[in-house]
Amino acid sequence: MSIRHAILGFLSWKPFTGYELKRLFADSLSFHWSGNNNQIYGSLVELHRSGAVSIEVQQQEKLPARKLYTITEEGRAELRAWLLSEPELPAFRSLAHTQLAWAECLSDAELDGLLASYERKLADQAIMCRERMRRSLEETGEAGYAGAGRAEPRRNARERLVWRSIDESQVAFYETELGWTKNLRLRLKELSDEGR
Amino acid sequence: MSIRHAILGFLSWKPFTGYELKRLFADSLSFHWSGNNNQIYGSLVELHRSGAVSIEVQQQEKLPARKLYTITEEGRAELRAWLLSEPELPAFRSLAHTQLAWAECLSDAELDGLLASYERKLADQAIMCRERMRRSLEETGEAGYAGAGRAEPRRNARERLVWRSIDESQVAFYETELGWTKNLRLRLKELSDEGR
DNA sequence: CAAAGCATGTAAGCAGTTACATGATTGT
DNA sequence: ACAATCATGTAACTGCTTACATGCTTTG
Repeated sequence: MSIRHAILGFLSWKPFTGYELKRLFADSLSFHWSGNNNQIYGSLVELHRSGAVSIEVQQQEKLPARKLYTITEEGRAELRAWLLSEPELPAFRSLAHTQLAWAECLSDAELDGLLASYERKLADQAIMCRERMRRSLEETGEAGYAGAGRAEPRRNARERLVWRSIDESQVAFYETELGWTKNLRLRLKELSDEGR
Repeated sequence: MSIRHAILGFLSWKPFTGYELKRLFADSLSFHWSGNNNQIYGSLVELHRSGAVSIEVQQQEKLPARKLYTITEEGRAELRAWLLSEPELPAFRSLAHTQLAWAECLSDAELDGLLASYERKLADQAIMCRERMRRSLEETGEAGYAGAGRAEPRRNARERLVWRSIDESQVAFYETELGWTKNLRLRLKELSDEGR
């Protein structure tokens, strides 16, 4: 579970419950985990079993007990070790590219329809990301940019720069792919005009 | 299994054995499947069970029997239906970004080391991709560009354009991320120089 | 003689997903 | 009255991965 390290990361800020962690993942732009229950609650059990976190159970009158997880020294050591480990190559996957690859089975119009549909999705996504970033900036003010969806105040300029860059690279990704799609449509159109 | 459709795609060119399909996936730049046995052979069994492919067993004297898979009309219909279905958003995942997100646990030097290591990996990967594309061009000649690692001759200008664009977007992805990394290193350096 | 290629397959496991299950509280 | 928020957890599944298992042939 690679989400294990991301959870330790959040807990390095301050203690959280599973529910809160779930929110943090769901609200974030750049963490690719959906924050589903199985992963969060399962990882927390595992983290506790291996001594990376401690639990404080807070009984509540009517609601289920909150379990507040706090990172331990072992947990911090594990997090640091991971941060210092060799980074992996990033991955770019587009099933739409795979569809495109077999475009010979489609007519010019059908192929352009597929691309148009991809283009629309990308444009929507790019706008949504930009909007979320904008709102995040508004909430906290430029100097306090926390990263889209993450409410914890960033502690210094270095961290703000890093989080902001990460979010920007995410938006840039969609925008680059959008540009690529537009360009391909254009070039395909030129080609079919030539052939006439 | 989304690889199912990619296999149908290859079989739409001509019949292949499992072994050959495995090669096609392993050699390709832009298909993200590793082409491991379990997936290929498993999918082929499944495709046959559902009537999308037919099998011709060719006994060989010393080697194990070759099973040559041919796409059926049902298979072609399934492929076309998938090609016309709504494309999904592409995905960009970088665990390195997650490492970066918790950079507060690292010193300036350690953070720069992480970025330097990421940068090197990306540069190597970009060079490797470019090289593979170049070799693929050499083999087949500009006009016949088949897509890196895929030996089937492309049938017309439209398909060549699409395949080439797909490979280029893959390389551009690594190069964009490389540029992003360099830029972030630079901006972090400026920041730490300011603070002095 | 070792490595790579040809050719099939299986076992075990990891990471991630959706959907289900329960149930009180607060806001529209 | 309905939806959203708080709060925990489980079941079943998909997609993909590495490694194992067998065994012959060709190339360096």
